Amino acid sequence: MIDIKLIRNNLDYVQKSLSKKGVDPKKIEAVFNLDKKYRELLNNLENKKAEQNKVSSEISSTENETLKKEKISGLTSLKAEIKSLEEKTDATKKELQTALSLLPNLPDEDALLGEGEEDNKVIKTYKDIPKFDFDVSDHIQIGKNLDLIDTEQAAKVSGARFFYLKNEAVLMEFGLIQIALKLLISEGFVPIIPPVLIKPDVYAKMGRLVSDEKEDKYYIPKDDLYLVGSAEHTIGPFHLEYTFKESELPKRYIGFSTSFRREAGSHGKDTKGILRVHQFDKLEMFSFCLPENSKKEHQFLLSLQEKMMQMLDIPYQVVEVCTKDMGFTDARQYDIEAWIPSQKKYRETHSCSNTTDFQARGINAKFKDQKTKKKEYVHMLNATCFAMTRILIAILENNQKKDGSVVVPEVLREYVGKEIIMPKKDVKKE
RNA sequence: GGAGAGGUGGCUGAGUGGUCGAAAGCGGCUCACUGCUAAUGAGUUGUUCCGGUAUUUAACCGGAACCGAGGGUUCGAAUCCCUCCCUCUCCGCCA
Repeated sequence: MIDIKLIRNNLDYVQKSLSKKGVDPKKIEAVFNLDKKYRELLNNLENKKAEQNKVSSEISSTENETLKKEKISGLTSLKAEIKSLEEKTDATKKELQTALSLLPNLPDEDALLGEGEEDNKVIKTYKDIPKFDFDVSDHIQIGKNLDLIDTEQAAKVSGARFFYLKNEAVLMEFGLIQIALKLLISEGFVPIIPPVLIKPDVYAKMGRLVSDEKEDKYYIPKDDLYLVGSAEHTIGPFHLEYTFKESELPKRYIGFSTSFRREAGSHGKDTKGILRVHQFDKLEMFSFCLPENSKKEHQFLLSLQEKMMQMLDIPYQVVEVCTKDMGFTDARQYDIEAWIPSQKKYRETHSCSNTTDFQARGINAKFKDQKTKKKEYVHMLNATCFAMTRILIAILENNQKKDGSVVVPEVLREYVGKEIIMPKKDVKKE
């Protein structure tokens, strides 16, 4: 959530800033006006309450019974007035909060300006695009031939966009978890496994229940709970209503959870295989840090993502995401895209976001400033470590050989127990 | 799921309708004293919001709200009533 005071005191600035994200300035002005109206009502209400409190305390110290009764009856009408005014004030407050919660985070001053995905900028490329002297297979084919992925059976059991992962693919996933944990624990990250169900109000506080995003979430009405789309969603609120000591920061987590996405609105897109699925496992990095350090922290998380991609030796590019393409909660965002040989293009496997104080204000995560002794909001950042399905696709496709086998990346060999995964004899390459 | 107990300030823990924002203790902070990583004494010590004054200062004054959450009763609620959530104990079930 944006700081209402920022809109109150710098309407122009917020309008200019959010127009970079495509927000209509009128929406911000509407919030400004609602805030003004709310504060007027609130002032009025509080004055009336003050009067009520004053007379009430007089009543308690009055011995004279008739005088007492007089004062009590005098308050009856005020009471009704307060009630109706309170209703008006509450309604306006709610309206204000709703309107405010629909505004995305302000983009960083240095964020890349752009109108959409096409304006995102490649800022770095790792490794040349690999050349294959044979017709490459896609991950679906490889998954079938090596008996690693089964989407057909999953479709019967759970529907489209589900999958079974088998054999070496499973070992690779657990291996990826091991190498990531090893590296990140050595960097001071705290391993964490969060809940995958989350209450609606907390989800909203994380800025993840805005209308269009909401549609992508699984919801369980009977228990009024959502399934998380990422470990991020429940790792953040681990520090709900929490005040950090300055010495605790930065506080970094490496979380593992299954992620659930309805993929509403993406029908017909990437329907084959496991690129876009309803359920997948993901390792996610999450940082809480001092405001002045969040830019540095953002780069740090990106550098770790790159480090792990390089450990796997997968060709990738780093993309700076432009203002109109970045996430609702983000001030600045990078994506890492891995080369997918079968599609002859880079596809997103990671994202890395600095949400500044936007989510922190929502969940009320603060720190106590040593110098001023005041509480300020921390900055919160999230970054993909490994989205298992997509990283597996990248590994399988980039390491395939002419004979249909797949070479296991060196760092994963001790976990997979072999250097190369051969096609199963009873499966023919189609 | 059944039966019972309970949720109060950083912590422990009083408080069952009227100066209770809340006793007491611990902790924290400030000062004094002690020549020593401490003892003692005195004082101080919650958060959020609104308004005003002041401003290179993150201060002061006034007000409102907060005793798990949300409603209700009342002139007035931490205290009474209702709903929900959570924690603990016992039983049942279960990985």
